[in-house]
Amino acid sequence: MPGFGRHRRRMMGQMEDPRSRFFMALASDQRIKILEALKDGEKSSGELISILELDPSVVSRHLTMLRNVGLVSARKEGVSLFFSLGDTRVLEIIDLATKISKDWFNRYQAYFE
Amino acid sequence: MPGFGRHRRRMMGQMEDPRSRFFMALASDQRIKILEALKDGEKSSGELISILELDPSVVSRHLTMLRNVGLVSARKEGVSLFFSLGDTRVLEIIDLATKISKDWFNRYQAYFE
DNA sequence: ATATTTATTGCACAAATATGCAATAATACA
DNA sequence: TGTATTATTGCATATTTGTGCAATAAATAT
Repeated sequence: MPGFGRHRRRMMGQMEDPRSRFFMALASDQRIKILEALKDGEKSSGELISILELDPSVVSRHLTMLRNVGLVSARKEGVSLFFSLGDTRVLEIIDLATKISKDWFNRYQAYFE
Repeated sequence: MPGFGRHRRRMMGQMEDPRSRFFMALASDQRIKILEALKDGEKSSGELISILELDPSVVSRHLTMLRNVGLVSARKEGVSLFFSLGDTRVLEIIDLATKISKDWFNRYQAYFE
């Protein structure tokens, strides 16, 4: 009975490291779109729903996820919410990720030229 | 038949943006452990398997995912592989993520003091 | 009080991910 | 040759995430 035994199947990746959750919040086209939309300043839920073209409940959940890791903050005004970046350092992270991805693509692409 | 009334059910998050894949590669305790282990220099698969305490096949898949986004590079020596960081800028990203998470936790924690 | 508008939650289902085991491939060595 | 070691792939299964619809909550206006 090698490893962990027949019935001791291991659980999935635990996400105990807060940074895993942090990166998970960024691992989504939709959530990156939200953050890039907020670069230009505060946006209402309605505007974000129009940008993403998703059900309001889905956008609400994406925003909750971003708020849970401190990437987005919200301001209440009547029934409505207005969102903005919770930490602008995320823009540096996205910028670095863009550069690394671009450089990697260029190196990779070179094999086909 | 809920979900098929008028609109076709939407597919899951698309991951068309290469940066989503990039962040997905970072969204894992195990893969962050790998990257932090490689900070100190090249490591063999065996060493990484010992660190993660996972099946060799699982570690191989984590490494493949990191290689696919350019975060890890590999050197072959006989039957063995030796891995190192593919782009050290990832250390800046992890450092920023650590700081943002830490600051957010401190602000959040303040509500309970 | 009722109606309206906006946000969230409960639920079901589709899709993606993580893991382990077994089988296979690839390389080195006796 | 054949054997041993390491890496990857194929498959099954558990877990997690993404999505939409319906119901509910919360705040405002009439």
